[in-house]
Amino acid sequence: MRADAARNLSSVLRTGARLLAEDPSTSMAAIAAAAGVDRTTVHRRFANREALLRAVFQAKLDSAERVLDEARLTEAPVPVALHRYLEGIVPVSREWPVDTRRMMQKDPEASARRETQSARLSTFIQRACDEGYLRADIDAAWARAVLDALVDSIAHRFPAVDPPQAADLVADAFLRGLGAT
Amino acid sequence: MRADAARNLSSVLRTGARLLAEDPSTSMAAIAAAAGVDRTTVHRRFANREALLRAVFQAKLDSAERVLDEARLTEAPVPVALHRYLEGIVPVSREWPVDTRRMMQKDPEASARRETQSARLSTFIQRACDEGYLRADIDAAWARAVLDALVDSIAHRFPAVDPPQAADLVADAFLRGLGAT
DNA sequence: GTTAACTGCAACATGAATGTTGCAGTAAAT
DNA sequence: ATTTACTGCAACATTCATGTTGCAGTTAAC
Repeated sequence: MRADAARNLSSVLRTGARLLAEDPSTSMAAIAAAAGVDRTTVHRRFANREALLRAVFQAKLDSAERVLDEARLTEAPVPVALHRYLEGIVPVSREWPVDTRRMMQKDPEASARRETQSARLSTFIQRACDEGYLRADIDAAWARAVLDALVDSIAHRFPAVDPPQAADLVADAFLRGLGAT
Repeated sequence: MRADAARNLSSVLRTGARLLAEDPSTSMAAIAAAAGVDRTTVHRRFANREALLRAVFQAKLDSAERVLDEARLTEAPVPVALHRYLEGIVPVSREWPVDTRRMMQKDPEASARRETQSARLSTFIQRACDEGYLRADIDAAWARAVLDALVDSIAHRFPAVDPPQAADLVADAFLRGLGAT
């Protein structure tokens, strides 16, 4: 039954993430129904609504952390690390479409982890600036925001674009823009 | 009293938009309190929660429509129209930060208006493609999504940047990208 | 000054979401 | 075969948001 339990739990998390992304006020009952389990079963696993949300956040943060690790943001050449990050983060963003910036406000632990991950990416952007991969007049915070926005856009508004192609599009738009020369 | 009524109503709409953007499940009571009016007063003006949301959407759509009109997207030169659109839409996005794409699902009338406005912008993007302002290999839908993402980003993550500067930053990132040549 | 329109306040009814518990059934582990 | 760990189901209590109504006070208009 351990296997079943783990499967159902992860099913609840994934289903919950999907529904909560569409409508953050989705009821536990709706999530349980969509995941194919009874409402009380969900309550037995997660003490309350917040605990379920925390679990979803944690799952997303775990996935994102793995992507950041594997992208080797501090060691690899900037273009390589950027592409690897993008290719990894797009599926994460799609699988856990919850808006972390908004929904994790009331979860200090998750917020802290998110901050840490955010800082890693900002450091990478700063390195890209320092090494001359970005125009000198570009504000690093703005660059960071643009990258996030492009990732969200390709991940959720173009679900059919596969991760490698998504990485190409985002990196291209980020570095070169869309304008004709 | 007409003046007071109009003032309070608009205050409720603006306050509601702000709170609902942060948390779409914000209660009517919270909105009323933040707007400085009694809960029952809100209920007297808006038959139910949906009616309040509809009013917020309508206010946003009205503002956005004015911006689209004044940008002269079909007549003015592409760079001019783009800049004028950006400078106008940023304050609108800030004043009515509700996510229209998500929250207007259950309001067919608002959805229709939104579609119409969206189509106007897409047509403009297509014109930019046709007139050679965008690279030939760029998908118009992707260009459109990028523009939206940049606008949202500058509007909400950089509230201190004033509209003209915001328009510069977005247009620059959109057309030229952030990368060094 | 009287009327009309509005407001806040209190009280109420209703429904929905949350969270709990007891019970019976089932499938794996021992 | 028995124990263990689950599950679904039904029933329940509680809390909260929603929406309504009556009443008294205030302000603008006539």
